[in-house]
Order: sequence, then structure tokens, then C-alpha cells
Amino acid sequence: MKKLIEVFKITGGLSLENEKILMSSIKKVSIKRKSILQNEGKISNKIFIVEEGIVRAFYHKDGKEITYSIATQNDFIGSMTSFFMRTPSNKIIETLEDSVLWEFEYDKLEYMFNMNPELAKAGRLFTNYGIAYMEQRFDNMMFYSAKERYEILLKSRPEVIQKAPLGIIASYLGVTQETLSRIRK
Amino acid sequence: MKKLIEVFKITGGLSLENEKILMSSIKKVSIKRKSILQNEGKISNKIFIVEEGIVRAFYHKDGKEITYSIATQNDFIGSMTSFFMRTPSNKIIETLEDSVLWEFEYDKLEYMFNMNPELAKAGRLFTNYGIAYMEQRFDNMMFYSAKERYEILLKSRPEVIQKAPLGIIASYLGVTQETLSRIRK
DNA sequence: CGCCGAGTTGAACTGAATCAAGAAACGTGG
DNA sequence: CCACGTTTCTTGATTCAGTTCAACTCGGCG
Repeated sequence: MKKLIEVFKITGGLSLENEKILMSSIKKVSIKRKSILQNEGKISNKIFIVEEGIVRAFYHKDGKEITYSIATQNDFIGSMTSFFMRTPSNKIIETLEDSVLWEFEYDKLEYMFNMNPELAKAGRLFTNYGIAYMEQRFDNMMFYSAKERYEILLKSRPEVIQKAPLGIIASYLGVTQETLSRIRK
Repeated sequence: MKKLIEVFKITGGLSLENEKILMSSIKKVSIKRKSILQNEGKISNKIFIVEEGIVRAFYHKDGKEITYSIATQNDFIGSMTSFFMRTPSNKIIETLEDSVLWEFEYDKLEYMFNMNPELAKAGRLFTNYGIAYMEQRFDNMMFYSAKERYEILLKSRPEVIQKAPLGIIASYLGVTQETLSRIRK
């Protein structure tokens, strides 16, 4: 649990009191494997931090499922654009294993941010962090070959490679399953 | 000038008074062609909106210049990750033509956000918009062929194609200049 | 006039996709 | 606990988009 607060500490730094307010506005949930947390076409009202398990975001392209992001312990996951922009989601959020998540609801967060400038600042810094994360992911994709991308993932997030099936990792890395299978040898 | 305020209106909505505060904290600057607004290795203290002209962000990869983004009228540009995360920039910001820009300084913005919750909210919503933008750019790169990417750019931002030299557009689209030249026929 | 940067064209090469077939692992009901 | 079907992974042959390298054209401009 501490870890979640750490995320906000890194991005902003909260007083004990605000830490409590924040904690009271989020909820711990246990979810079965293969559950859909967010569907296509609907506005996302929740984002999550993974406490246990593994969760992915994906969308459909030409009938295939393309994995957009994979979250393991302490990672955020959700349909960020939909959540922040209040537009219909093009992503589906799904658990790959039984998972325990912390759930952030849009209305509660927004209410909290409007009431409390310190928390609002933490929220703002958090989205800054999101931009940096996205930029890094973009750079990764642009500048490295499939093989290098695999190696980077293996080094930086070995748990993803252990836990997620190959096809999902492949589409996350932007290659076909066959190619990833060959890279792996 | 109105246009700049529009950007903030879209993202948040400001009272007349806050509009004035915001306007007083930014600065209009005229910059000669080929000027460097931000260099590698330094923390970015400024981001810009283009009023006139054209500006790009790029970095070096294997001795080549890779264009990361191109801004024309009313677009934001800057080394966003560096600016928001206060880390050294890996990008260089450069004018491609004589340009007129609105300059946002980090310290002034941060001061303003700390003083004024409504402006802070606009700032937060603006970074949300940034995340959505990045996500879209990522999807673009992942899901379309070089040719499709060119067509999308041509349709959505014809002014970029008219104004920027071919080599720069090519690296922005993630292809070589030769390939783009062939696509164009 | 001749040079220089920007764009074009051609030929050979390559990383990764596609299509197709099998092998291995896995979990579910009997 | 075994047997069966499904899902996951591997391997091979072929094709293709885009790169690389090299030469060439074109339109200024000093």
C-alpha cells in the first residue's frame, strides 16, 4: 500500500492529512482473470493502480487485438485519453490474471481537486509524468529495432515477459508473434 | 492573439481576470530563422505557442537529425518532458523560418498555478490534452504505413508539408527522405 | 557561370510480415 | 488422473515495405 502513496509523493508530495483524503477517495478491488474493466466506446470513469496481478490495455485493429500497455505491480493503467478528455474509449482494459487493484474514480478525483489545491497540484504533476512516460514510449518505438525493444523490455520489466503470453508481448512491442518467437532464440 | 486564449478556453475556461493574469505572464518574441530556442542537455524553462512561422523539435540519433515534432500557427512546441519533469532535454528546438512566438516560462507558470487555482486547473487540463495528443501520435506511428502516415499529415496539416523541407518531414514521419520522395509520386 | 543544397531515381539488400503447418502446454470434464 | 480440445508457441518458405548507397537532376544564388 505504501507504494501508491509513493507515486504521489514522487510526483508532488502530500501532507499527512491530504494523504488521508486521497486514500479515502480510492477503493481496493479484487478482480478475476480475464475481466473487462473498461470497454470500447464508453467514457472511462476509472483508472487503476495494480497492487497484485497483471492488467493490459488493448484495442482492435483489422480484427486483431493490439496491446497498448501492460501493467504489473505499482503501475497505473486505464484508458488515459478517455479518462482525462471525457471522450469514448478506443481501448479495452482487461485483467490477464486474478488481480488486486486500487481504483480511482473520475468524479471523486475531480471533486477532490476542486476542493483541495495541494491534491490538485499532485494531480497536475501526475499528468506531467504521464506525458513524459508517453514520450519515452514513443521514442522507444521509433528508435529501436524489434530486437532492441525486446531487450529493453526484458531488462526493465522482466516480470512482464514472465507473466504475459507471447502474443500479447509481441503486439505490445509492435511485432508479430512469429517474429518475437524468433527473436527470443 | 485570441487564438492563444482559445487554447486555454478549450482546455479549461478562464475568467476575464484570469485571462489577464495569464496574458501578463507570457511574452511575445520574434525569432530569426534557424535559431535554437532550446539545446540538448539543458533543462527546458520555456515552451512556446507559434503565432507565425514554423518551429521544430528534433534530436540526434546516430549522427542524424530526427524530427520529433513540427509546430505551425497556434501549435504548442517545446521540450515537454524536460519542461514538466525538470530533467535535461534530449531535444533541440529550432525555428525553420523567421517566427513570432508566445513564450511561457516555467517559473512564472508555476508561480501562477500556485497562486491561482483556476489557472492551475487550466494547466492541469492542458497537460491532459498533452497526454491525449501523445497517445494519438503514438497510435498513428504504430498503426499506419509510411504512405498512410503521409496522407494523414497531408490531410490534417497541409501547411507543414508546404513549409518544411522534405528531409525534415521524412524523419518526422519515421522514414528516409528517399522513401518519402517515392511516396509523394 | 558554376556550385550547392534539395529532391529524385535506380538497384541491391534486409528486417519483419504473412501464410501455413505442426509441436507443446494447459485446464476442464468425465 | 487421464484424455481431449483449446490455446500458446515454434519453425519454414515466401513476400514486401522500406533502407542503404550511389548517381543524377533541378533550381536558385553568389
